Amino acid sequence: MEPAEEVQIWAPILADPLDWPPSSATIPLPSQVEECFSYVYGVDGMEISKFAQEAEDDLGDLIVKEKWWRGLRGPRKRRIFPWGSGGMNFHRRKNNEHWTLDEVRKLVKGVKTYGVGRWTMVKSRYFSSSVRDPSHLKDKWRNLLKACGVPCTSIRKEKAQKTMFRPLDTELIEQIQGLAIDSASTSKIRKHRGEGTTS
DNA sequence: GTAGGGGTAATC
DNA sequence: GATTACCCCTAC
Repeated sequence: MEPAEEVQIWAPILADPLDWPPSSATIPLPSQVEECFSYVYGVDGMEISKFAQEAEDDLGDLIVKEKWWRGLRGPRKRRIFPWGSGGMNFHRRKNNEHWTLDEVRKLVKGVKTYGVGRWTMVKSRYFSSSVRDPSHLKDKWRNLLKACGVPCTSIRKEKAQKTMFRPLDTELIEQIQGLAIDSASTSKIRKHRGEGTTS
């Protein structure tokens, strides 16, 4: 695990969404690094020490590259005009948040439990207090399939993929791919039986 | 009412 | 040009 990689992973999380691109790159405190590691990898402080290559390695001493934010996707900013734009077709967007790793995990768990297409059930079980509605779950699943299932064929595409906030871990990608294959076969069976999607 | 698919804006 | 999140339309 390259230290520079880690910087690229947690740096956007530490960034102030209202200060993007950041006016200055700051070296976070070890406690902040620890907090971000536990957030990204779901590990506690004890396990974090395993990431250090040598005993003297201090995660807080990671060197932040100048303008490290270049090439990374910043928080989404959408211009919302109170008077609207584009005439009658303008609509306010309720939510502009990027999906967190935790949300993706919950989505995968939901699909695992209820199957692809049962978005209302996934919503009520795992996203009851979230702003994500069933269509958001559907859209995110579509994006995940696209992101996980399409092999990288060009340098440009590979570059673009690297700009994603937090790369998914291999286990999660395998789960998504597995569930996609399962859903394809079960939908065939459902169609054969004459069943529709219910919620 | 719900899900699928297309379209679009924002971001790089 | 590609990706992502959101919205709209349509079919069931």
